[in-house]
Amino acid sequence: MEKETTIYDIAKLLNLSPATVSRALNDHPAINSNTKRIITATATEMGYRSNTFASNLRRQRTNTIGVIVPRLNSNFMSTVLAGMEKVANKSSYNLIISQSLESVKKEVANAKTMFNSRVDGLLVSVAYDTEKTDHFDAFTKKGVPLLFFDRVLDHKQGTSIVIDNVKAGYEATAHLIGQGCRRIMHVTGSLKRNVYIDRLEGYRLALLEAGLPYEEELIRMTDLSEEAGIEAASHIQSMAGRPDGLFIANDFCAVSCMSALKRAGLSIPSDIAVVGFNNDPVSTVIEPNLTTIDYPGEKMGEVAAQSLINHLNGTMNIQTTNRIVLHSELIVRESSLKSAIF
Amino acid sequence: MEKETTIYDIAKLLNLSPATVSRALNDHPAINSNTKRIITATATEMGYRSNTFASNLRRQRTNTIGVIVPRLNSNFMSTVLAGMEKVANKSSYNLIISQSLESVKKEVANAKTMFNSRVDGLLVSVAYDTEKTDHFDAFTKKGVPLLFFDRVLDHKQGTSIVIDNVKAGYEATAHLIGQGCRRIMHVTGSLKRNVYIDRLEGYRLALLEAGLPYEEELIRMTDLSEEAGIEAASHIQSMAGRPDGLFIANDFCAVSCMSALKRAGLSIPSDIAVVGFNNDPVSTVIEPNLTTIDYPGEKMGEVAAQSLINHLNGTMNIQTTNRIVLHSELIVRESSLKSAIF
DNA sequence: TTGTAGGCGTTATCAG
DNA sequence: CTGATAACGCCTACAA
Repeated sequence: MEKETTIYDIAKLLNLSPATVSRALNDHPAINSNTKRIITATATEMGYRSNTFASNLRRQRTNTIGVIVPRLNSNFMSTVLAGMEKVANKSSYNLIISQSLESVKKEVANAKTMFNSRVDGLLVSVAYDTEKTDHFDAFTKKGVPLLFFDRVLDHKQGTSIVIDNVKAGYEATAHLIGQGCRRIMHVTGSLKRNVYIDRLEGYRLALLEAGLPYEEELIRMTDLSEEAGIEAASHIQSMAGRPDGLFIANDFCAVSCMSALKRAGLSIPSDIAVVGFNNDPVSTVIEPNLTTIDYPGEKMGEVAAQSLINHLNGTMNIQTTNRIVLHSELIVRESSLKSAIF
Repeated sequence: MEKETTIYDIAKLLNLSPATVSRALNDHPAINSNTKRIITATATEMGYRSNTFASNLRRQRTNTIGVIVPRLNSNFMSTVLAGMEKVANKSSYNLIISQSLESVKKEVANAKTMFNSRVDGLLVSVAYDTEKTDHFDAFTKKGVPLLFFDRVLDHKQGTSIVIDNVKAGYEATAHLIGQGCRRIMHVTGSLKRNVYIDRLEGYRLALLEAGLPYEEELIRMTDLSEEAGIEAASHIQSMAGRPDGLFIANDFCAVSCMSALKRAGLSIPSDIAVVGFNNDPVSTVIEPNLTTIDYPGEKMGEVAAQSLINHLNGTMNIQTTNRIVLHSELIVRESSLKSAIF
């Protein structure tokens, strides 16, 4: 375990002052380009690596971005994170990632940790049951930029990156109606979350436009888990007026529901047409392939990280833009095609 | 943007020395418990948060663990990461995560960044084509513990966490043989990686034991992507002596291959029995459900992180244990059951 | 273009 | 049990 070389060591060796070395290493304009060359050369030769803490301590910034997500291990989220990592890495920012596991309590704890780690900025997608935004106030109070993505909150100072969930929900439902469905069930998540309430709103609008009634009993709030899909399926079987269309706000749940319906002898789409959400890889594995909304996860991660970084570098002000909407799209597959026009 | 409170502010207010405040805040045993109480109370009241950099600078450690993975957005990896995050969070370590995107070049760059970030330890699963281990030498030279998981390297000082891939490969193959398969094709990844070469070895052993010939033409090295599965399927159809069994080293690839085979009119398992690897959620979506090897991703992440942390805390020495093997298990489903004994 | 000097906030050592 | 003091390594006024 050798000792670390510091700018002092380099300075001593070259008979220069540490200040000059520091400046040279940071490519300061006021340093003779020749001295610069010599300094950087000996620096690498001596195996010098800049001490981030000393630098951070001095500069009061960390080059670190905090990320809080509900879960790491969902296809969507890991794709988002992949996008963020790409961008952050390119701009030499580090990512500190933590998961709330869908619990506000843990989200609050995570926020606190991030705060103490003094992240330069924070990217958040909130948990299932988060309602208040207090735990993020500390950040805005200290001027740490806050950016919500996908599951966003109405925070006075937070910018958000989303897709148009109303439109997506509308398209999904309108498509089912276009296929002749008249009783469409909607399986969704917590209506505290924009993503779900907005999709529901889109659903409602589509029904309204088509002159179809909005019935409470056709709306199921669940946690959109695998089990929820199975339960939804058995509920459907027990219903008096069985729905002929099904719009589930998450592919993974939709797929488990479809499997259960098929096991129960229903045929898709003829008995019941199904549309999911996310364009998860499983949607092309299930048979019939699942119609869904394509959701730009990686792009969302990239945009979120890039916006934050631009803001931090002063290239762009996030506080002025307070909402960025990404494009999403209905992808029609067999699970919803009643009219067999291929 | 208010000014930060420091231990000096607290000290001044309470007429104590900063040293005492520091000790109290760190729960030092030699401090009067009453003084401690008062100090912590006013600290929270003043909105004090410890400055990690100052602390790190002083202590020469970061409480940060670096993680380098091939990709963030695979079901397996994100599950591993979820496990790591849980453990790290509990022990108040931060995780800095980066992905190599299966390229050595990026892996080297990531390692460098991690090194400069002065992570306390490093968890690595190597890229598709990594061969040399030089880029990790800097860590061991500085005494930074290095732990490989899943895709490991033979590094003199690195500990590794794996499953017994030989055994798993053996079981998968032996199971197919037990179902009456006599020509078993094996689709695998880069043989530079322990996970794939070991599974191949297991495959070989099972054939050997059953007195079946090992044929080069039945081995396909691919990148195990979705496309690779489709190509494998079309290759199978073009073969003179069509295989009656198929062992694919990755569920995702296996599933796409199965779909393609089915589209081509082959029936599974009667024409060809299939076994995958990973127990990915898709394995229970595809029809018939895919027989696979259950692979403890979350556990692997937990064990990896915990071992590293224990080592860092001096609770356990990683250098002495240089290999931890987790349990894996064959899960039999319909894709491989030729004999219909359910 | 380069050097001097002070401080960022903590903690470890030594002394009381 | 508490205090004084000196680092940790870097950056930046200010001075030369």
